[in-house]
Order: sequence, then structure tokens, then C-alpha cells
Amino acid sequence: MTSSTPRFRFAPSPTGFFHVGGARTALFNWALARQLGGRFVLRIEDTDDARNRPEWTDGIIDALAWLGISSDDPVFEGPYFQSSGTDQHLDAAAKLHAAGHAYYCAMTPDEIAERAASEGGTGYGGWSRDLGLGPGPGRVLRFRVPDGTTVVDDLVRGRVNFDNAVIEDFVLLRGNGSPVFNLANVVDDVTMGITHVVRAEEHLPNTPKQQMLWTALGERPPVWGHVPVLVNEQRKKLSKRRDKVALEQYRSEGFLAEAMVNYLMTLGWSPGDDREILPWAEIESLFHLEDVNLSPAFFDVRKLAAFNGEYIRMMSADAFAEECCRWVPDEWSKDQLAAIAPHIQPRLVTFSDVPALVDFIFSEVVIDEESWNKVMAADYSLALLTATVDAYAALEDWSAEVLKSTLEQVMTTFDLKLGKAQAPVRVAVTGRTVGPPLFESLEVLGVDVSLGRMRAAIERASG
RNA sequence: GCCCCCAUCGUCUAGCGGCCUAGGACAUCACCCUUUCAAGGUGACGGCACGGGUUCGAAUCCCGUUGGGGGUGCCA
Repeated sequence: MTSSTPRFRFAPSPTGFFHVGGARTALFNWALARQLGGRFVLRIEDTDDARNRPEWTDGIIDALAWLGISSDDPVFEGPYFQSSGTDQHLDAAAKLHAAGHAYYCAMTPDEIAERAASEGGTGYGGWSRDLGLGPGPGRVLRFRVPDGTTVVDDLVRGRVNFDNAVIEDFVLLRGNGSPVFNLANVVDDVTMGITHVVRAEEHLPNTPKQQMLWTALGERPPVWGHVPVLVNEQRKKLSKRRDKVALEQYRSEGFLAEAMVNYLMTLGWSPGDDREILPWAEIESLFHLEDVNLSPAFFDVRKLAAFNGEYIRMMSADAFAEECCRWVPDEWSKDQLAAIAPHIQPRLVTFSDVPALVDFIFSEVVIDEESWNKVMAADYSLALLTATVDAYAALEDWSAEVLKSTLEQVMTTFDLKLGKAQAPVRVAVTGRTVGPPLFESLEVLGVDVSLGRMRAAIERASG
């Protein structure tokens, strides 16, 4: 690798569904890697921990691919698995120990808590620093935090100072000898030649520790960039337990990847003008960490939905119809679906809503009682329906245009406006008071089915 | 408790000392359009957390207060 090639990385741990916050972090790294002609390294941090499961790893890779981040692009590198780098982590630990940057400690958490309490402090006080202990069961390897101040230069937050005195001698190797996050993470970054670490702000407190590790390992620390976390309505960090954060769920509800990407990228960042809907290519060339906001941003599903609507309306008619097909039962007529598609495009929020919007075309009508009662309560409804059926039955041209003008003809004798006059027909044919434009629906439905339903309604109303 | 970060409409943001009577978008409301519902159009509502400075001039710079967030693990 050349030192002039920026190397970004995204390092999720497979502990659950892929999170929208993780998606945003990945996207930020991806945009930068591509913009700078660098690489995007995917590293799965699967080191021990009972929470890791292989299926989550597949979920991460699928989700990233959905967002457009995949090995189809030469910028993408990996995935690598942290678990396969254990030897290197251990080597680094040994090196640190040999150089005096780390020491073994035999104290248990309980003993530490006890001593801390008795001394009026909270954390570990470096009590085993000069015992000269060697490795052994139950002994952890701790980093010897030097005196002084650690200055973290962060592309999004500026310069942040940490007094080393408040950073306790953190653990590198557990009592069972396995490497801990801070060590594994840094060693992997070093090994993989990572030059830019862009991640969520929750890692900022880890950064001075990691920077000390880089230095102790004889390496120059990477460029840091800590972006604010995403929060829920209560302004708390998005959590897998409480909040709807699974990217896969949004995907299965029919959110478009493009809309999700655009939304995520403009959460905490803006192109600097009044636009917020903009193509990826433009986002990629305009995105800079220096422009990322410093405050946590609320992940607002309503705004995501609005973005999705925008993207749906931007689709070509063909692309839209094709996408609709993927969201309805196979047995539904693709021709009929394609015919009605242009009329649902402006009213669709997410694709999972497609079936419910047009099901009356493909299955038996289900009359909604409330709608029926409301519409048929009008004294003219039955008569109007009867007159309309008669007029429609005589039609030779079953087109939306003719259907409309015919009803307009009929309604004059009832002294109604079209808005009122179409209601009985609508409820008879679709079962509801709202739906796609009526005459276009009738056209797609065809003469036989339409008339059949209207006659059934007349019978129902008469009986 | 301690450490760190942050603070413009309800929400996402523009703003980097004078273009600010603070702009846009989502949401909400009203009107127009209309074949229901949407979409579209027009408009309304609504904000620089507070207090001190600095400056001829502050949303923009400094300090403090308050509020919020993150971290404080032999999790990642």
C-alpha cells in the first residue's frame, strides 16, 4: 500500500441487526474513500463476546450492499475478521509488555473496587505498576498510561485535550489472555494501514487511549473524525432494544435505498445550499467531515418518509411499475398493475403499501362497513348507482374518459357534483371511500367485473 | 461523582462579525387546484437557551450559567 492512498475503515461488531447509525457511519466513510481515491475497508469485529453470531455478519454485508457499498466497487476491501488477527494482537501485547508500556496485574475487579472505595476514588489506581508481574491465569495486561496530556486532533470536533491523569491504566489482555477491544482495534488499524478513523462520537473517550497505543507501537496515529450519534425522540442514543433502528426493517417496509442514503447523509450534514434531495454523485463530491454538525441528530422517520415519497415520484413510470411488481403477490396480473401504477405513484409513501392500495383490482371486493354506511346513507345513492349501471352497460368504449363523462351525464339529473356522485360507485367497486382515481380504476378492472360489483351493491342496498 | 462533547423554528438544517426584519426542508394549519385520497401551488405558524463581556456592529468571537448528550467494563 502507498502512504498516499487514504484508507478508511468501517468496523462493526455483529451483535444484532444492522443499525441505521452504523449505516450512516459506513456511508460517511464510503463517500470519503471514493472522493479521495482511497479504500474502504470492512472489518468485522467479532472478537469473542457471546453476543456475536455469524448471521449478523451476513446481515451487515447485505445491508451495506443494499446501500451501494459492496465489493462490486474496487474501493471496497474486505471483509476482514478481527478474530483471525488474534496472533497479531498478542504479538503487539508482548511487544508493549517488553518495552515497558504495559504490565501485568493480578487484582480482581472486586479487589479494585474495594481498594478504590477505601481510598475514596473510583477506578483502578495503577497499583500493580511496579510489581514486575509476569503473565499468568487471571492476570490482565494493563497499559501504563504516561503522565501528561493527550491531544486528539479531530476533523469534525477540532482539537480535544485529555489529561492523562484521569485515564486509568486500561486493560489490553483479559485474565484469560484474550485481547480487548482497544488493543485489537488499534492493532488491526495499524496492520491494515488505516489512515482515517471515522466513527461515532461514542468512541471519542476511547481515542486518547488508542492514540497512546498507536504511539507506543511506534506508529503515527491516524486522522480522527468523530461524528455525532443519532438519537431518538427522547434525545437518547438510538438503541437496538428501544428504537426502530434495523436497516433491514426499513428496507422490508419499502423504503428505497437511494432515499435512505440521501436521508442518512443529510443528517448532520448539508451541501451548504438549500437542497437536501441530491444524487449520490453530488453528495460524494461535496461531503466534508469539517462540515458535519457537532450535535446529535434525531432520526425522524417522518422526514425519511417524505424523502422516500420524493424518490418514488422521481422514478420513471417503467421503473416504478417494475418495482411495484416486487411488492405484490405473484398471481396478480402484471398488466393490470402496470396500468394502475401511474395513478398510485404520487400517493405512495413506501412500497409495502402497494398491495393495500390496489388489492380491490385483484381480489374480491371487501366492503368496508363504515364507508358503505356513510356513502349509501344519502337518499340518492341507490338511484344514482342504478342509473349509472344502466348507462355504463350501454357503453361501447370502456375507457376512463368515457366513464367519467357518462357519470357526469347521469349526475346532472341528481344535481350533484362529481365529488359526491362518484362516491357510491367507488364504494361499490372498491369497497372504500378512498383510493386511486375511480375511472382509471374502472378501466383497469374491466367492464364485467365493474358492472358485476355495482349490481351486487344495488342488490345489497335494496335487500 | 469524574472526564469529554454539544446548544438556530417541534424536527433536520443554512448562517462562519455588517448581506438577518435569521433562509430552506419535514411536520402542523389554511386556501387554491381537484374524481375520493394524494401529488402540486400559495400562504400561515414557529427559532438564535440565559447572563455577562469584546466590537461602531454579534446568531456568529470570549467567559459563565443552565440544559442536553456521550463515556466512565477483563463490551464493542
